[in-house]
Amino acid sequence: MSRYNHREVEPKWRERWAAAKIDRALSPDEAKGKPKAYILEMFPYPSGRIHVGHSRNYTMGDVIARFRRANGYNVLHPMGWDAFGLPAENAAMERGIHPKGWTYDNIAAMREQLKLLGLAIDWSREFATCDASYYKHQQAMFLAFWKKGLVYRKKQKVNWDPVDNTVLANEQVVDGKGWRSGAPVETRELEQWMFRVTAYADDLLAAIGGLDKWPDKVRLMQSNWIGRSQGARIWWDIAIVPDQLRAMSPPTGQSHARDPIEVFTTRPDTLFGASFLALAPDHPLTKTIAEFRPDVAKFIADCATLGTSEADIEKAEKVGVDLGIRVKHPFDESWELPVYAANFVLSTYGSGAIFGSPAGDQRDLDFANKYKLPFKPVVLPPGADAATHTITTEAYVDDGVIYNSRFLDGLSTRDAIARAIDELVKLEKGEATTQWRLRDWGVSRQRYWGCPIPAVHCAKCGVVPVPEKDLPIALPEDVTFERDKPGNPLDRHPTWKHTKCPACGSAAQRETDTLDTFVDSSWYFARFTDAHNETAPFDKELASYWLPVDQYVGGVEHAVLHLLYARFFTRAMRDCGYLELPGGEPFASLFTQGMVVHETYRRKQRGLMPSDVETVDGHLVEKATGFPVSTWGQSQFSGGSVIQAPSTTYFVSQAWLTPDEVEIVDGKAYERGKTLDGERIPVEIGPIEKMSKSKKNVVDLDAFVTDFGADVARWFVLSDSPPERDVEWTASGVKGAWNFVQRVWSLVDAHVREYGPHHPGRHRRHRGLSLQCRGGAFVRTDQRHRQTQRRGRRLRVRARRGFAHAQSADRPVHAAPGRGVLGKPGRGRLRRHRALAGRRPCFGRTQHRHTPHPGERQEARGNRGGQGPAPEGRGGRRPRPRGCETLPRGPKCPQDHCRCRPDREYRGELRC
RNA sequence: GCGAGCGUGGCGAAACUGGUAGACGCAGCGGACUUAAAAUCCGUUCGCCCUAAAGGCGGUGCGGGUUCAACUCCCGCCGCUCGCACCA
Repeated sequence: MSRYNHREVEPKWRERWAAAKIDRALSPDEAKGKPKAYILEMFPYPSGRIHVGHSRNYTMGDVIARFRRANGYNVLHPMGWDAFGLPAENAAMERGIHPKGWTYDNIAAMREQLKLLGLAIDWSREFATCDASYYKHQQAMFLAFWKKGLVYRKKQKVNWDPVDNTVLANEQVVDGKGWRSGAPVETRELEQWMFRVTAYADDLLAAIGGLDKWPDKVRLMQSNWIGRSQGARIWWDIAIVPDQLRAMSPPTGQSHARDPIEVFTTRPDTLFGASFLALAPDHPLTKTIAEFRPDVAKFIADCATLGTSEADIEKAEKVGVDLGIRVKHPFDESWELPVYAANFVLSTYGSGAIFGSPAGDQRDLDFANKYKLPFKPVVLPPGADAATHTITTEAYVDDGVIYNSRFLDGLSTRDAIARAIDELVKLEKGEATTQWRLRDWGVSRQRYWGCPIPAVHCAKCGVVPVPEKDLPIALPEDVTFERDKPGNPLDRHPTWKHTKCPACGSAAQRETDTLDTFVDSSWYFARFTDAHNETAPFDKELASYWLPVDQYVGGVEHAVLHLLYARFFTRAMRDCGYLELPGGEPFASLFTQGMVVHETYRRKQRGLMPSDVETVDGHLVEKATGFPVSTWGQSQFSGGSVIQAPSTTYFVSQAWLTPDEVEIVDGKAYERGKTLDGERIPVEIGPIEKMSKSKKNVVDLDAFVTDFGADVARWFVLSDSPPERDVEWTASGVKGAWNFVQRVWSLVDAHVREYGPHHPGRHRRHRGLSLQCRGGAFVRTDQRHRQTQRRGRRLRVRARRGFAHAQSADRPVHAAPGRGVLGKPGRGRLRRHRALAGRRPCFGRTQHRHTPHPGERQEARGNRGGQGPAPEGRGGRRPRPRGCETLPRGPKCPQDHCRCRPDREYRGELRC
């Protein structure tokens, strides 16, 4: 019997598949009515090399793509590269190479690695987002969006790293500090390019309801992110104003300093419980007042320095400052309320101002208690007594009956909201409105390695779009990256940014900001439908044929941003005439897969004697092991006193080790092949984490495929855990996958030896598995496999979303190795058989308390004796006493003490 | 703080509408084959007690409840993971 030799078999089939171009997606004409299936995994960033952790994502998509094709679909399964981004610039800075070279080198290496995995990918459609042939169309689309009013410029607060001189994304700010420079991040107001995502807020939210093949979790996260709240906008007239303000010019956005203050609320029913107004620290009116009130100015400054880090917000006390303004209550001209600036009011939500209704909101209550502001409860909880109900330190935020509220008294919360809004409209003091948490998308990045924004700044004409015929605006390649010259290399390029104004022809400057790389990934799935189109981003017909993506596979980390942006883009593209896509949804079905995780290994820090250290090639290393050695300065101080003699301290510093550098003996980790004084050197085993370069807990794909083959890698990452959960890469797991692959080979090999390669209809049994040769492929035909399939179907019905949905035909959801096929009966099954044979009561340990149904007892007795084969009882289908063999579940039998369950479509007729 | 999810052997896990908990796989253990190892094959694997053979008891994070019957439903805790985070 032969053994499976992946080194022979895998290259052979890779070559055959490539030569036969079996992975090529057919054009709609060629497809001749075949249904289409667009299978896509989130495309990778070319960071370097592929490790086995990456492979899970692509293998899942691959399985679905192959399955679809085998079922007669016209499959599109492409691959590309999300190739713009910061790491390329960092690599350039650290190693003095060009981002372009670094990126394309990585792409070449990773492409070869992916090919080793034997993925069924249509490589003819490959592209990278940093190809000018790609971003040229992106620039054209940007112009189209601009024309359509979906692009605009706005001064916006940004995270600014004062050391690197660049804007940082929110994710790049860690504990209020720049992730790379470590410098405290400042907020700056910068003119930013914006995408008007909010134009589609309503649709983006409503359409989530139709995404029934998306995980609930992702749908929920998107809903929360869009964050719709309904309520009212209320204008509060100013009653008293400080004299200084009277004389000043009006704040931004207002025609007059005494214009009413606009407030957003979801609870206009609590208006009669109002006790103050509060403005955000950076509300225009607060800023205006700060000009003559030093205490307010200081308050604003304090809020700006604090506040950013999340832990701070948790601890921060609610503080504020009285602005000296009084406003009139909309329902009562004579009722005046104070106006504060308060640190807990967000300038970015609503109008940046609130009215405080302390009894109904915890924050307002904390604030009112701190500043001794009077308030009264206006919502009576169900069952509470109006005479005794009081609020002291805990607000009542739920619904109830309104009281203490004049014309709203006695109404429910719901009715009172409607009534209050009616009244506000009548008085012209307010109106119903919808507020969104979603904000427009700032896409400017002060970076080199990104798509240039096709705009020109002209002194006379202002900001002018670049004419479409001048596209692409290509990135210049002769740029410098130096640590000591921070900022955007495009900005300091000697010639690139100087140009002529397309409108008036006078000297002008190019926009040097580039687009956020999320823009690149917001339409790549559409480009794959027509990847080499030179005149348009893609052909409208082709895109309409292929889109939406039938199955999208990727990590949850993109649950909000990427997926939301892509949903925005398809709508914007549709409205700009690029594409027809009913519903506007790019991804019909989404699956978020689990990560591949691995133990981490850490070399511990260890002090050394000077005699243990030597210098090799100018680097200090430990003599015995060759480990790099670090030093500490000449002395150490503690509280001003020298605690250590001034001498150099040598030590081996803490370092992450790759699994290759570690050997495991009896559950303990040691440095592989290294000893110190004849002893193995212990290594600390760290937490199990997602495979990543930084923690070095990666298993390189090349080496693994050489040793074990792609099949083992693919089988392992799919079978060890359910696809949506993390899978831990372990030696024993690899061994299991290896054994399984060998078993399948030996079975098929034996079959082929006996019958030859093509013997349709022939069966062969092996370890409980039977195979049938059908049309050159082997199909499992054994009974147990069919049960597994049934189970898969049940699981699909239950898990109505996600991966289960992807495999809408007959496949087990959880591809456990040999599930139900290669094994042998366990004890549970034997026990079950014994029970069925009547040697053991059916209901186990509960039988002594069990009151049997009349028909049941007879049947159990009749079964006694243990003769003959047991009925097929595997797979959880419980044997049931004959008398009740109609459906055991469903509505309860109305007859007293009967434990049977009538048919689900119960028609008033008992079956027992 | 709010929201979502989860908690079952040495490990990955299964258990449908409440109906024999631990299917299936991995690792392990015992055996066969072998000079030996690997591979393969056979057996075994939740814990405890008992037995000649049977068998019995306990067990799904903890404490209650509903039910003839609870991993499953309800109430209250504990723990973990993820998301949002002063959103008015």
